[in-house]
Amino acid sequence: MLAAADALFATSDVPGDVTMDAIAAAAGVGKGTLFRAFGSRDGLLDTLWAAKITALREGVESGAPPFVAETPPLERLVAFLDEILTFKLENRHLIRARETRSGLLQSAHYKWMHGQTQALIEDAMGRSTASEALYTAHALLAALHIDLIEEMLASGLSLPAIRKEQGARVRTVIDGVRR
Amino acid sequence: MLAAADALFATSDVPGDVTMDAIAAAAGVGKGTLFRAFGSRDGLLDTLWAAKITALREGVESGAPPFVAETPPLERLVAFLDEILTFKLENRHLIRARETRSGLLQSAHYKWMHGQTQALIEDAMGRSTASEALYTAHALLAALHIDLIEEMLASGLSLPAIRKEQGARVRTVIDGVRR
DNA sequence: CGAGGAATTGGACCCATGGTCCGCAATTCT
DNA sequence: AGAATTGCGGACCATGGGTCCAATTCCTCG
Repeated sequence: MLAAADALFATSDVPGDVTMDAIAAAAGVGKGTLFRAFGSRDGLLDTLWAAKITALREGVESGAPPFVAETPPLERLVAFLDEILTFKLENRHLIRARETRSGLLQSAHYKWMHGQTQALIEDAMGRSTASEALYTAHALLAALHIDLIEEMLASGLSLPAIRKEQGARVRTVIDGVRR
Repeated sequence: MLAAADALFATSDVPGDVTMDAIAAAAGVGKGTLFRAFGSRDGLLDTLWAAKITALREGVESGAPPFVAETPPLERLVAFLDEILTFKLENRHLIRARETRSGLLQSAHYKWMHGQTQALIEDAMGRSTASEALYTAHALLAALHIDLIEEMLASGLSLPAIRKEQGARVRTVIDGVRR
C-alpha cells in the first residue's frame, strides 16, 4: 500500500488528485483496509513520510558524515536544514499533500525536525535562552515550507540560489545572536 | 454578507465550522447569492481579508506614524511585520481559514505583504542582490504563519516574547547581511 | 481432514461541503 | 396593465474522506 501510494504521489502533479480510493485501487486493496491500516489520510501520509525519511533520520542520529562531533555545530545545522530541503523536494508531492493540512505542527515529523534544529541551535550559539532557540528553530523551518520553496522556484529563483540564501541566512541568524 | 461572515469567524473556534451555508444563512441570503458575489470560498475569504486589512494598508501606504521617510528603514520593517502579526492575531480565525488552503502565496494579499517587505529590506540593507531581498522577505513572512504563531503561543511562549524574538530576528538578519 | 469460530477484507454506503442551476418573483420598461 | 428582464434562493449535484457489515479467509481443535 505504501509503495502504491508513493508511486501515485510521485507521478501526480496535484496532491489532491491522489484520493484514498485511488490509492486503494492502485494497491489492489479495499478502502476499508487502507483506513484500518492507517486510520486516516493524515495517518497514511505520516507513515509514508516516515518511511521515506528513514535514511536521513538514521544518518543524522547515528552520526553519519557531517553529523559528527568534530563538525562545528553551525555546520551541522546548515547541513541538516539543507538535507531537509533536499528531502522535501525529492518528495514534493507527498510533502505538499501533508503540509497543506492543518495539524502539521503537531505531527511527530515536525516535532522531530524542530527538536533537532533547536538542539543544534543551542549548540551553535553558546548561551541562549530556551525561547530564543525555540523561536529560531520554528522560524528557520518555516522557510522550508514546500509551498514556499516551489513558489520561489516558480518565480525564477534557482535551487542553488535558494540553498545558498538559506545557508547564508542560517549563518547570519546564528552569528547575529551569538554576536 | 461580509459582516455576517466576519461575525461567524470571530466566534467560531474551528474555521472549518464556518461553512458557506452557515454564512449564507447568517446573512439571510441564498447560497447562490453568496457565490455570485464572491465566486468561491477563497474569494469570500480574500474579500473579507481585504476589508479587515484596509486600515493597516492605508496607514502603511500613506505614511502614518511609523511609516514616514524619517524613520530608518529597518525600524519601518520591524514595525510593519509587527503590525502584520497583530493583524493576523486579531483576525486569527479568518486568517487561519485562508492560510490553511493552497494558493495563498499567489494571493494578492501575500504578494502585497511580500512586496512591502522586500522593498523595506532593500531599503534597510544598502546594496543587496534582488534574490537576497526576495528570499529574505519570504523567510521573514513565513515565520508569521498563523498556525506557527498559535503553536508557539500554545507551547508557552508569550505574545510579548514572540514579538521580541521576531524583532530581534529581523534586526539580526538585516544587520548580518549588511555586515 | 473437516467443521466451527475468529479475524480480516472489500467495496457499497453515508455524510458533509463547495459549487451549480433553474423556476420564480421582483422590478423595470412600454 | 401587461410583458420582458433581471437576479434571487434554495434544491440539487459531485466529490472525497470515513464507516460498516456481509462475505471470505485463516486458525484452531477434535
